[in-house]
Amino acid sequence: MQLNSYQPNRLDITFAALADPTRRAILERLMTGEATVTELVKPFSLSQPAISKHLRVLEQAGLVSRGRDAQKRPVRLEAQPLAEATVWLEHYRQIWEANYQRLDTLLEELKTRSETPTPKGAKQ
Amino acid sequence: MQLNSYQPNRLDITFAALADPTRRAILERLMTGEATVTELVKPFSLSQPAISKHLRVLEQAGLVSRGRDAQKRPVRLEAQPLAEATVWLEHYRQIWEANYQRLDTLLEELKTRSETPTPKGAKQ
DNA sequence: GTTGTATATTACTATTTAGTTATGCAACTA
DNA sequence: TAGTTGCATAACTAAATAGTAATATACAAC
Repeated sequence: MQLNSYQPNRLDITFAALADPTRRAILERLMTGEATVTELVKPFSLSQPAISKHLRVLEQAGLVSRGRDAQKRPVRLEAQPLAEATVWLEHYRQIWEANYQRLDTLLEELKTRSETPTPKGAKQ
Repeated sequence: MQLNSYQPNRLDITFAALADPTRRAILERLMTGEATVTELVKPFSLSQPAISKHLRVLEQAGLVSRGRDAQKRPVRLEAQPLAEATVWLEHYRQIWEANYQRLDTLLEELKTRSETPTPKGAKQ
């Protein structure tokens, strides 16, 4: 958005965070419970700072939160933004499906109607 | 992903497409039915090429498809990727909530158990 | 055939993103 | 106190993104 600096909202940030496969993998790992940064680094062929960066993105999206245990900074999942994103998706998907349904029945209606003598531009 | 060129998968592309507020607004508009490009440009203070670009992103994500009507290229919503994204979110959200629930009931259980004189690591 | 309308494409710019290596720092451990 | 562990931060680079203005194309209408 070049000039006119746009303030990204919650949904922007959540979806952007979810758009990266590494970050989704981190979330999946966290489904099984808390993890430290080094534990999260292990499964990936990425540097520790790279993972720390991803964690920052996830944290800013509110998708994870951090604790403190000596020099460790355990990461745990926070599900609320996932819930919000789901609500958005579900809402619009359902509206669409309702419309689709309506279109479907409309087409059905038109088809049966065309079986009776059709006026208009009918090539018949 | 710098070198080692990573092929973005469906979920990457879908979430990335949904991360932009303009694109979400376009999808919302399309919930009310098909629209031409110029119709989609109107509500925004963006140039026509900018909207065309957004449409390309949405199309590549499979979230919209295009028709043809003379020089117009009507855009309509396709809901399947929305469904897939919803499935992902719902899946992980539910796992998380299950864990959360389990932790909750576990804590509850521990609390009530501690009211009877239960010996330490007692399996009863 | 000229003009107008709807959209795509091109060429360019600024910003953001995802990665790297190197370094810093806090807290535990011997 | 010296070394080690766990993580963050800094400085940099390459690539992707979101926008622009200008131009091209394709069809319609006169």
